[in-house]
Amino acid sequence: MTVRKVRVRFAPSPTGPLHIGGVRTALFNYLFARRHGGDFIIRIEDTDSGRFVPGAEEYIVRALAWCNILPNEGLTSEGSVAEKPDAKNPHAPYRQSQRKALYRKYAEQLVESGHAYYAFDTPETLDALRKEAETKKETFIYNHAVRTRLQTSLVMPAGEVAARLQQDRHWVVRFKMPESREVNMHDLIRGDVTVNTATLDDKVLWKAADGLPTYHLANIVDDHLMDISHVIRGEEWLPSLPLHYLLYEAFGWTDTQPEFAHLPLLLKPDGKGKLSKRDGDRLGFPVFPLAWKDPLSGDFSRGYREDGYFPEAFINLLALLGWNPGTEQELFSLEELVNLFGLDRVIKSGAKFNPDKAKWFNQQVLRMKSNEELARLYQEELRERGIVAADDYVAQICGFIKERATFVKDFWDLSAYFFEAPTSYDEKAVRKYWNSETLDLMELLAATLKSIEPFTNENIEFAVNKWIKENNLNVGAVMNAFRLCIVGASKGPGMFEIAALLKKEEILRRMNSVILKKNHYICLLFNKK
RNA sequence: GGUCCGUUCAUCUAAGGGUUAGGAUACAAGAUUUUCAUUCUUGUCAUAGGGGUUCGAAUCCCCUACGGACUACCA
Repeated sequence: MTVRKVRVRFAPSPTGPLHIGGVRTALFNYLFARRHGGDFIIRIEDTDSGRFVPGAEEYIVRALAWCNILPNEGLTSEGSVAEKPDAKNPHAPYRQSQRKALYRKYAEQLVESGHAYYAFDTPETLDALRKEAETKKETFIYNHAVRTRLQTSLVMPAGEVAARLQQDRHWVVRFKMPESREVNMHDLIRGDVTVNTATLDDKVLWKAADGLPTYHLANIVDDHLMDISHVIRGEEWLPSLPLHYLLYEAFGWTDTQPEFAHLPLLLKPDGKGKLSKRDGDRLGFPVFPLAWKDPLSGDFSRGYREDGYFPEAFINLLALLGWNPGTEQELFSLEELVNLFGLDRVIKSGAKFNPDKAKWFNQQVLRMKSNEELARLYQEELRERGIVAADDYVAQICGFIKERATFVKDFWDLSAYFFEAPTSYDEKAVRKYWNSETLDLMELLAATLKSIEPFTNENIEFAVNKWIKENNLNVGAVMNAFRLCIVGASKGPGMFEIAALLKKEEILRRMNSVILKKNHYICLLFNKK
């Protein structure tokens, strides 16, 4: 085996936002490159001018940057791309539209070597042929059986071909697929695959109408020119692998032909088929890393980032869709993934996407974050709510609630009472923990609390427990009612911790508001009973 | 229709011929707790079907079924 530098590329088409399947493909390429000390390149395959969507390219780069999937060549995370080759970008440009001039000669090279030919059929002619075949319940295939009957350079006199190339703006270069040949291919994930060319068609490689190549030509030419060593892409490309093999052969590039790995598809969580944008809307989970507003239709799609996912969690769950390290470890940092990743452990079968597990990953990542980091994130929301709070106060709160949350956006519901006195009280909890004697009990508790100095977690715990014991009270009855006064609901961390953090003055204020007003509980209690 | 790829609990998956088929999510029950959550324990649940090969098959081969991708002058 010759030692060849690993160079992989992620080559999206800017026809819309990148969905999670695309992100996973990018991730696997990235991990593979870094695992082998190679290059990870982003190349934009924008050879279909008709499907160009403004903002899509920028979206792709931003989405990958959010995931920390950073290319070391090609489109950078800043979104800029070299127009000409330089030291950092030796294979520039990286947008196929900017490489336009380059492809024609490769197409013509194939015509000259007899591997391709010019075809002059109009789209109308082809449509008519397709319809005709359809009525006969057949499938129209543009191949050896029909190409000699159509308008091609294969059957025209050289002079006419030259003339048509001059006048006609709609000719194309088609690959001359061998009539019947076994093509033996190798896939790093699927092993050996053999296909007979008899079932394949003469694919268009280059179009005169816009002067651009189709995917197949551009892809092979650029992978060759960019010295790509491994092509890691979605399974939907497997059927065109024979064509790609044949193209490498026709160009005489088989010695540097990259190795191929076709990744399994991401499927719908329910039912059948591959995951699509609509599934997210239908089942209530994002299929895109970042939210996206379609500039043409105005349609809005939510994103993982906006839904509150951490990029680490998002990457973690994607990595485990179709790959595993063979151990029972499920939580990984990006660096750990880099060290463990290998194509040999990529699964062959498609994976149904499971939104439930996505939440679990986020929960795990969230609780591994430091209180300070969470506080910084939570402060953003607090500011929006017009709440000013000290960082260390918020950090302590984060410490109390982080095991109860899945997202930072859950924090407010879990901790609003640290910032505002409750204005309503959970009905069920009142019914369960409040009775006609509770009010008197709370008055006594308030008196006990008032005498505690300093008002620390330990002191409160000691004093309250002592008071409970001396008066032979029921711990649950006292604590749950106390919680109701302070929190307004039956939830949250230990009451002594809450009390210490909220400080004596605020605790007494909340208790007094209940004791003096009496209304909330009394009404609820007696009306509902 | 044709070609190719695939098929282990509901879901993600482990098990490179010999295990009571393992883990995780979800779900359920119990324990712990001043509440909620956490945590812990436990439970339900799978080799698509049929043939071979073999002492022995989830694993190798064949057939069937099912699923998926592709079948554009899209990528």
